[in-house]
Amino acid sequence: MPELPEVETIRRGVAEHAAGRTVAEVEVLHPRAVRRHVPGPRDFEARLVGRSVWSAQRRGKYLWLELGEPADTQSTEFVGTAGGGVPGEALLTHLGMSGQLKVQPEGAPDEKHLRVRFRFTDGGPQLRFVDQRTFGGLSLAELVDVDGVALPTPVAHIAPDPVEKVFDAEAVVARLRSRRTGIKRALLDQSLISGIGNIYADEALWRAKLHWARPTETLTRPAARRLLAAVREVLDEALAAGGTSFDALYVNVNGESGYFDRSLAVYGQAGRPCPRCGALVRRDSFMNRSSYTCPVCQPKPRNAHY
DNA sequence: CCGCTGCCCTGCAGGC
DNA sequence: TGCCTGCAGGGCAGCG
Repeated sequence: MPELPEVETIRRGVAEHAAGRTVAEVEVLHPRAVRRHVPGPRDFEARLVGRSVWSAQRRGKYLWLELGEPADTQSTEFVGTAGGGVPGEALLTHLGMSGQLKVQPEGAPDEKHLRVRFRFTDGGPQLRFVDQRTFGGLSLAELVDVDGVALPTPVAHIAPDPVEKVFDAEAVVARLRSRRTGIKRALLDQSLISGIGNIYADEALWRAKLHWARPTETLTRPAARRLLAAVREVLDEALAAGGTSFDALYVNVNGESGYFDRSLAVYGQAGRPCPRCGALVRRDSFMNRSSYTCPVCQPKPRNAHY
């Protein structure tokens, strides 16, 4: 799935292409894409028409567009995000495993897995939600204040991600060490720290020289800090490269691929040499998915926690 | 409360 | 060629 760097790349594109525009028409082509919008597809379509897009926001892997009130569409003045007080409404997006948000000119052929189309009053490019596996989806959600940050209700339980100002590394270190589970399971827990998925978990663990099954309670404070620093580092580097894409499924709003896959040390590199020591990268099955490690740099702990 | 399993979907690669 | 299995970057309900 798109992880934080890929979602942030998309967010920037959507902010550039959609902010300040007003929705003219919405077409839900597959009801499952809006299954989290309880009132249903027709309500989803109807309630978005006439709404203006104020901004594109993100926490972890969730992306949302702050919407203006229907009455605001008369105003030509672009209004930024309302810093405090007035709660608003947002178009919430999660890309799941295979979701894409694309900006496409009117007349571009429909993608095979086009699920939702947005047209705007300016007649310019459409915004399209394309999703092969339909694990992702869109919904309308109220914004609520959580520790000074306006979040859509379904995102209220998601922890800050490592690139947010409100991210508190020491608090995460403490919570991490109080868990009784494997370190990778904890890294993937979006209510502890958000934005990390299978790729960047493996890459950060490799950088920190930690095995995925290392019990969280045995992590020293400095080791936990090093791990979070490695997470931040790998996310920053991937973001600078425009994200990771192995194939056409992971692209920015213009359909362009990121290049971070060229920098992956272990993820997907089974049988190839560890860039640090040359030992052959191994693949383990874990949580019904894969984990990649260097057998020398990341030895399996004696008290491994699966 | 916490940790963990199973499941939601489609498509593709690889084995037979 | 086809059929089958396993796998893919996620998250959530529901269980103990």
